[in-house]
Amino acid sequence: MRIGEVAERAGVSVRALRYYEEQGLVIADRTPSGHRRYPESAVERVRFIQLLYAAGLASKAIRQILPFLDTLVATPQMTRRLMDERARIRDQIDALTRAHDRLDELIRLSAEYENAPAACSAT
Amino acid sequence: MRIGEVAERAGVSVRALRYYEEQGLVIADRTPSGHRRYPESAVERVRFIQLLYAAGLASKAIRQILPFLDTLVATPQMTRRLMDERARIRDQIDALTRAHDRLDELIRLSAEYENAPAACSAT
DNA sequence: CTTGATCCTCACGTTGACGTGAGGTTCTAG
DNA sequence: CTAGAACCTCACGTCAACGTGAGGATCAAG
Repeated sequence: MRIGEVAERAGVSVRALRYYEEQGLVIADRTPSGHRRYPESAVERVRFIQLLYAAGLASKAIRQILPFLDTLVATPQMTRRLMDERARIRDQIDALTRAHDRLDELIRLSAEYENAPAACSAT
Repeated sequence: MRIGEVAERAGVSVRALRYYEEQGLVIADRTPSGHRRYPESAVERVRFIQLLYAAGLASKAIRQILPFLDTLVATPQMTRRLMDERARIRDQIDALTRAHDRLDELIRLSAEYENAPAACSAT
């Protein structure tokens, strides 16, 4: 599979795939002329990488987690990394929830204002 | 109130406060000699800014929202911005939740491995 | 055999929220 | 009155995940 097809099917740019390789997240064979060749599994792997990037993991953290996907052999470091990141994500969800609730309040207030522009202080 | 105290009480760096001023998020008086003077309310304001930054809002978005806090007068642009950001945050929470659940699976698998290292494939 | 699509490797540019000196002034406590 | 803490303004550095050409090789089709 060529890089363009992987990119399209995984929903990322060609440049991103080259970057992932540079970071050691995806390994690609090469044709004699130097073009990258990917296995089918690369598509799912890249989607998983995107999932983790979207959750704010750094490439370093992803690099520490990915080998587990391949081997299903977990070192203590991997397990700890997994749990650390899960905790970080939980914290992040909490922070986002707080912000969401706060924006909700403000939106209610602004709706109130729009329904009674001239008597806003009377509500 | 001087900048150092605001920084400590709001839990941010002095540099961050100067940056917020540069971005038009916090206004500070000046003493004749040029030192910044903040009102008490600055502490809460800065905490709110931090809440929004933590939720991934850009300073531009925060700048469009903050006037509402002061005046309680919402322009349609403010309301739209509030709702856009709320939606963005909801999406982000969803993405984080997906990643969290996925990590959960992996952690369960890795725990399984650690409990039966030699018979991992037999589980 | 040629042409247009796809691929390659540098390598610099981007964006945001600050960090980090440099070099100098002002405040405060003793 | 003096030392050290706190403040000031530049202004360049950082980090991450790519974007964006430049300049050139390779591939698939007619």
